[in-house]
Amino acid sequence: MTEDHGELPPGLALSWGVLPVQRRGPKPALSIEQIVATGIEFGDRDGFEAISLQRIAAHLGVTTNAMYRYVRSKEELIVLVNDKAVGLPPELPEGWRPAAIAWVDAQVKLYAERPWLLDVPIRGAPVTPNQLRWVEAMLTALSATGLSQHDNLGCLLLLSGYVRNYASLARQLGSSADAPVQAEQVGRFLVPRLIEGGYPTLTSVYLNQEYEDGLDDDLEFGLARILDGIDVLIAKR
Amino acid sequence: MTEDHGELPPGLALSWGVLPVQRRGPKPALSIEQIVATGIEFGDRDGFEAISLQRIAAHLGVTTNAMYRYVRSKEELIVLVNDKAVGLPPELPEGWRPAAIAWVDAQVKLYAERPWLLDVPIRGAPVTPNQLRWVEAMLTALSATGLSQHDNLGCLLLLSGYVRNYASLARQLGSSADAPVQAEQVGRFLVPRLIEGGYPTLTSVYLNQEYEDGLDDDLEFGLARILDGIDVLIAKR
DNA sequence: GTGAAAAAGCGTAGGGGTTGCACAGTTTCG
DNA sequence: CGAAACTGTGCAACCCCTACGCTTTTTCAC
Repeated sequence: MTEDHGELPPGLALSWGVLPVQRRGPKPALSIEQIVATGIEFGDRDGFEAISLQRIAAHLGVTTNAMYRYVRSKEELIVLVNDKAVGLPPELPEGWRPAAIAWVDAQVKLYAERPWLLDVPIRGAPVTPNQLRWVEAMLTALSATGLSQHDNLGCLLLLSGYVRNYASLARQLGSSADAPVQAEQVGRFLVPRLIEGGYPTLTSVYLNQEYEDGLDDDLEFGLARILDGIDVLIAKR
Repeated sequence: MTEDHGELPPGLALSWGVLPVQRRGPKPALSIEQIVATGIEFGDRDGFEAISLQRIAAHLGVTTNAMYRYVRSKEELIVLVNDKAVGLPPELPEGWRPAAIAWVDAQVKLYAERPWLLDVPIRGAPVTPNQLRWVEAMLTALSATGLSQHDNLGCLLLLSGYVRNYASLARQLGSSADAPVQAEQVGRFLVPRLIEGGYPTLTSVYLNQEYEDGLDDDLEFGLARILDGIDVLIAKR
């Protein structure tokens, strides 16, 4: 009955709570939950870079190497931390369009709270439990459109990519209070070169100072484009 | 006449060819061009991780520290390598829609040739010359839509985000010849847990094996959605 | 119970990587 | 012809991840 899952991607088994059975030897001083929780703590406080086996080990009063009794590699740790940190999706409202908006908003909020999630490298299609909860939620909402499953997957990809992109842009523009100062300095440097270098459209964008305003509008804008596009598809089929 | 650009983001000045003037002392043994070219070489051969000051220095027959005479930090190097590697955009056809498709295709091709570009962390809005060439090209194409500059920027963000996302998905699915084997193993592990864990929609997706087929179709699919969405907007205004 | 097996944790070690500082050599300006 | 400025180098510190071997602890089997 002991399943033999051979070579699974790092973190897959652990994220689903499948631990290697142990029979003899001292009880582990730590638990995976503890380790993962510490990782999240560090991420929240000091960013993605701060999530290191070394630091976690030190914080838990253990040597770095002891970590490798629990986790096969740093990558595995990251996968676990990531899945735990994304948490569960919210309840979505009725109707695919409101649902999509709510889903996107929730992710934007999540990324705003834990910007370091954007630094987690994407290794493959989502396979961990919480990530799949999000996928499941949106997919069931989309099933009301009457589109094929394949189309729904395409829409999902579209939406999740959009959120991620928006969030990562919002982060870098929003953070650092000196952003406006910096931006102005960059503009002073850039504009003459744009003019001389043959970037007419960009020059006018810069001169109209279109680069700065309303990021919230942008979220809504792009999302509206995507949803309208999906609507067109629905009408077509 | 010597401009004093104070604190500019790393790589900005250098990417535009503004070098700190030198008046005395030995001539540099290396040039920035050489260093950047070596970086690209390593990236192409062994991926993003392989781009390190240490390796480049060794390859050029210099100590690691000598690099810091040319580049203020690794981050600066990465910015330069990135801009050089993205190169120039292609000539775009007439009409905003064909232009957008060509632009997207070109980027997909670029990311297929240099997948490691997807690993370059995005630090901020594009400011380096080649990156801005791409922006400029798409922006001028979009100006034919009659939308506002602000709307055009939103569309651009939408498109570039979409490409990036698609490319990063395509990479991880396409690479590694054992991907199908791996995928099957993952499926065997995952499906029972999806059934038990309350993921009905995903379960059916997995059982229908929707997860595997045509990635090329997906590119076209999402792009069509976005362009349709933009079309709706144009009609509305 | 008691001994052996298994597993945990530690120490040591090594291999990468980025960066700072003091030093010696080279070029060019005054 | 100095002296200033800038070069590359060596040394060193500091992170990070990971492998190996050893000691200690626990538990199973007898």
